[in-house]
Amino acid sequence: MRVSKEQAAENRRRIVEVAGALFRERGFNGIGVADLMKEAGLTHGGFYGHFASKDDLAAEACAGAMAASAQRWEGRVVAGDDGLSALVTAYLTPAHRDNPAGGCPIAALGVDAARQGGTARRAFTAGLRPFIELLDRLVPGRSAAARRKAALATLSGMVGALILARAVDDPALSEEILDAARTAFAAPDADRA
Amino acid sequence: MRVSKEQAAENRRRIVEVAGALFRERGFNGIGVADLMKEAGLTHGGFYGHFASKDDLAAEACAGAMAASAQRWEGRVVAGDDGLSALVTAYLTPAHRDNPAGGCPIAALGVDAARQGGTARRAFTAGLRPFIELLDRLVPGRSAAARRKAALATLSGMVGALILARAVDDPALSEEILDAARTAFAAPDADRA
DNA sequence: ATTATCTATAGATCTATAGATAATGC
DNA sequence: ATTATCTATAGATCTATAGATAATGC
Repeated sequence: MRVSKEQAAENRRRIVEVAGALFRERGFNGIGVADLMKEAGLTHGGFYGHFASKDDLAAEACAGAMAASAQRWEGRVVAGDDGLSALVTAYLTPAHRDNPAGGCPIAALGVDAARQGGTARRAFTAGLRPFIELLDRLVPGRSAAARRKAALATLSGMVGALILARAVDDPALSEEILDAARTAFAAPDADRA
Repeated sequence: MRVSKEQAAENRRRIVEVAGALFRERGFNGIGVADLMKEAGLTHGGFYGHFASKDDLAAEACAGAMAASAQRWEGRVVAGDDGLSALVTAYLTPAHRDNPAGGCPIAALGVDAARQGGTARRAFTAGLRPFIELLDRLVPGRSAAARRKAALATLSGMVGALILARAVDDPALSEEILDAARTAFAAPDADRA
């Protein structure tokens, strides 16, 4: 039953990856350790060889999902000219709305992180900073202070719109929310903040 | 042990009220029926005389919290001149951030409603419309379509900012988020949308 | 007689641990 | 010999139900 050190490391990595997806989809309290391990192709009991507790995994999965998502943001920005517009437009799509497990962990885990507290909340906070800094470099604004404010407001708007678009039952309203947020946040008036 | 019809109705109302607060604070999966009933001053078994299931209560508690919150919004707007500014400023405060149980159910339950699906999600959607319509009457904009878009973007920004301000561990960053969103959404440029 | 609530419990699921197993790595 | 994983289980908690109790409402 024992596997190599490399395979064990790979198993651990896969547990964190699977947890990142399932926590985003169902919430920290919406999935148990047994189901999570089954999804990773391992048995329940094996979990505690890798992690001290479910809370431990929550923090690590949160950190991992945030880091991976921030990297995807960087990739999108480097690619094109109008970085902000490209980023916001790619973020506020029906495809992203319909894929919480593989999508933005800020929108999927923010409320859960606040409730969870402890190391998960700390990981969320640390993981959030690169997103803010990236937006800071993209938004227009006369002063550094104005750009910082615009970055925080833009991130709030993007995350809030995605959450609302996911929550509502009415497809037309959901599309409307995405569209309104694209208009407002993709090409903001430079004088706004 | 039996109580009057009036008392039973009052007990039911209190269960919904307590559930509204505890669901907002801990999430739909973060509190059980037994603890909920204890908080309402009743025993676990009594629950199923009032509701068919926990899902049933989730939908009713969501609807109730949304309706009560929308009424508070109306009250704030009628009071002052610059309705939008007053509303946004009152929403994005440390006091509101630190009181999810008594605060905005959109920010507290939106992610949960999306995951829960079914009647809870339906109740959330129905309960959301009055907020949108209220903002529609307050935001500036040249056309009805522009105002509608501005209303949806403003609501997204408010909700997203409150969620982020709650999630982060760093008090300074949390205040910064609230401040940035107040600046961006309380007095938006009329040309924005 | 009806019924709102209570006590007690069934059966499922949850986190976490103990001890066995078997393959790796010295 | 060490250790990654497995099986099995403890003990807590979860939703939901059954049946008893006692006060209301006819």
